[in-house]
Amino acid sequence: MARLESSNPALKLWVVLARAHAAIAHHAESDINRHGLGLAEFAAMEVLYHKGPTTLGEIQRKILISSGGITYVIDRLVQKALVVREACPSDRRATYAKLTAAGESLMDDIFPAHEARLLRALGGLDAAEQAAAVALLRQLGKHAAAVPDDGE
Amino acid sequence: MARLESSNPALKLWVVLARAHAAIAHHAESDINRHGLGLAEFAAMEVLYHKGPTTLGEIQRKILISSGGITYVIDRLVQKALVVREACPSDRRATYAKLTAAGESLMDDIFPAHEARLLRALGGLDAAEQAAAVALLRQLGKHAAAVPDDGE
DNA sequence: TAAGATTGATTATTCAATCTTC
DNA sequence: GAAGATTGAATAATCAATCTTA
Repeated sequence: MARLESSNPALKLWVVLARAHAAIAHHAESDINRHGLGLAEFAAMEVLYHKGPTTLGEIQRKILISSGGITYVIDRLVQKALVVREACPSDRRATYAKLTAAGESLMDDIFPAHEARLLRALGGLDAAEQAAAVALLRQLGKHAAAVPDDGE
Repeated sequence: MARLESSNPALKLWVVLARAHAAIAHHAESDINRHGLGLAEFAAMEVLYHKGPTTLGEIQRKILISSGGITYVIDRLVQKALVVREACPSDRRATYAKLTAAGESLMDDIFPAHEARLLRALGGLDAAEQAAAVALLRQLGKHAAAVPDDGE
């Protein structure tokens, strides 16, 4: 969703951040959709692909989705036989999700091209500029996350 | 939605961009929700607030929503008596949306605080850093938007 | 009582198809 | 035929309430 029409010059940063995010997210999403997956489904699978079996709650926090949402996403992945649920022996409230062989192999298939596509989308900056942008965005994000929430 | 677990160092930029965006969007959204509006509704009103009467199609393109979505958003704003539709005399296919007096006055009420909250969220960078970030993000976004779409 | 997960209801959003006007 | 807007169906996501176990 977008954005402030920059009356205030400092808000320009928010506008341009939102636009850059949207443009890159568009590439991520359009690539993922080609494989019949939604962004949230892919994000969940990616966690499992890189971290191995993970509790639903942990995936939820990582991909910034609601509590009901993670159940729904995992349900769909289970239906597609890409993921299975597994009981957690040490805490019977918790449930692990883990990739099936099919899920693993799907990620093997699509992840490299996905990564390449993102790198192409990010290619507007050279390595030095990327490093500078990372430093600035990290600082920006860290501060924003720390600012108290006023409304809640 | 989030994100790549950075196997590739260059993808770090995407991760950190997504996180910063999410953190700031959270502030925008939580502020707006307090006033009973969704992000899309606010975005549409903001266009009208700053540009005056605007066709639905133009709002749609500006706030990056689907064609059906803009009809839905404007419908809700009309129900809340914040916006009215108005026929376009020169092109009878088109419809303008414009703020009602109530809509205008609501924006007068909430916009300054909204702006202030965003500025606080963006306060992790000083003016010079913000300017540098704007330049980098503009370049990044412009390139990403120009990269062809592969999938479509 | 709190944490993890699920459910049911509701809302937001897209998509494809359609209608009207250009 | 194409552009602007709307509709209806389908999907994605949230939220509040609930159940179970810690």
